Amino acid sequence: MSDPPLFLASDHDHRACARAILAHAEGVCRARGTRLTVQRRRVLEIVASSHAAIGAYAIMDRLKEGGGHPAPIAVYRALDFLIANSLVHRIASRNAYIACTHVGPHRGSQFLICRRCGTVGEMTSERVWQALVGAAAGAGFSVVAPVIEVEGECAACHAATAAPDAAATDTVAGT
Amino acid sequence: MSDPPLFLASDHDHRACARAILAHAEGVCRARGTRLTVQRRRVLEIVASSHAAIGAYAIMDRLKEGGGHPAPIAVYRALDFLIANSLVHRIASRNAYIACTHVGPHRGSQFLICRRCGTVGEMTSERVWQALVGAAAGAGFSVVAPVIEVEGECAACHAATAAPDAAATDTVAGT
DNA sequence: TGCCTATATGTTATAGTATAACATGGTTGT
DNA sequence: ACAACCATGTTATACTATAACATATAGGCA
Repeated sequence: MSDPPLFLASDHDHRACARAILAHAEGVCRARGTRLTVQRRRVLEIVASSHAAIGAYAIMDRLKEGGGHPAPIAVYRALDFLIANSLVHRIASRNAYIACTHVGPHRGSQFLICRRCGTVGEMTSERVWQALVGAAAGAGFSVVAPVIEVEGECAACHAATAAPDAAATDTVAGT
Repeated sequence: MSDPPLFLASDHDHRACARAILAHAEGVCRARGTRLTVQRRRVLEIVASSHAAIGAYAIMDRLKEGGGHPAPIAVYRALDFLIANSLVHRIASRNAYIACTHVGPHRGSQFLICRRCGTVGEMTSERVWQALVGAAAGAGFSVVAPVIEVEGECAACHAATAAPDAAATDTVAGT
């Protein structure tokens, strides 16, 4: 309830988002004694540069723009670190990655992926978690690591579809 | 509630499962006027030969045992057909496929994947669906195609872990 | 029956995603 | 300075999936 909205307007100040993500990462690494190296930080910046999911090879291309010639493994190693520290999440259904934007401990986030603008919202509904664990328990199954990735339409794109003329430019999103 | 248990004992008569799956496929294709060709049928048989998910290239290897030398695309084409007819489901988090074992219309199945024996149970909890759609709606998001794949432990493997000596052979499963 | 068209399959090549294995370099604490 | 550990570089390769075009086969219809 006190979390920020999952989907921000396409004209929101994304630099503030990116800054917050990086600041959070600094804090997490300092607290845990892990190292947010230049390379890891750069990968996180790229992943955090948009609320849409980005693929590992696209990340690599962005790294190349900086003049280097990184191998895929370098990207995956950085992603492994970031994922292990819950700073990045993998979207299995897209083979892509997003920066974590939610606060508090991780217990089965639900990812809402807009089919139009590609924006991914990270939701942590307790009710969904309870329903899932409860239903699984009914089959004698104990949940360890749920993957919940929902394709659909965010409010802005849905509105744009219903009234294609109005606010058409609002569907561009991307950042 | 009237559905069969999601996870069957490892010594269940799997031939009956496979027969039921194939019979259902015949019925679906007859009703829709689509063709369950030899190749598609063979792929379905392979996928249905176990309650664990199987990868496309593993399916190809099994096809080769029959003397042919199929290309990957042949497997993917058969899988496309079977998935389009809801006879097979893709497990995105594993890049693998399972035969559909549930009755009734498909509306966001939840797949329970045992981390030990690999068995996948297909659950269709209305409560999970409602919780997910409701929570998403709270963020202005309309659900189209959820991917819910839960890693965890099935009852048999959980029991075996708690008491490793007892019923150790029961954890073999696979079929 | 024989052609026509849809659909299905064969064939070859390639795109896209991810990891293995081993060498080298940098940081930290002593 | 040294040792130990962690991070990165380098090269090669495994695994997953699709594109593009040729050929074949099944069923409907003249």
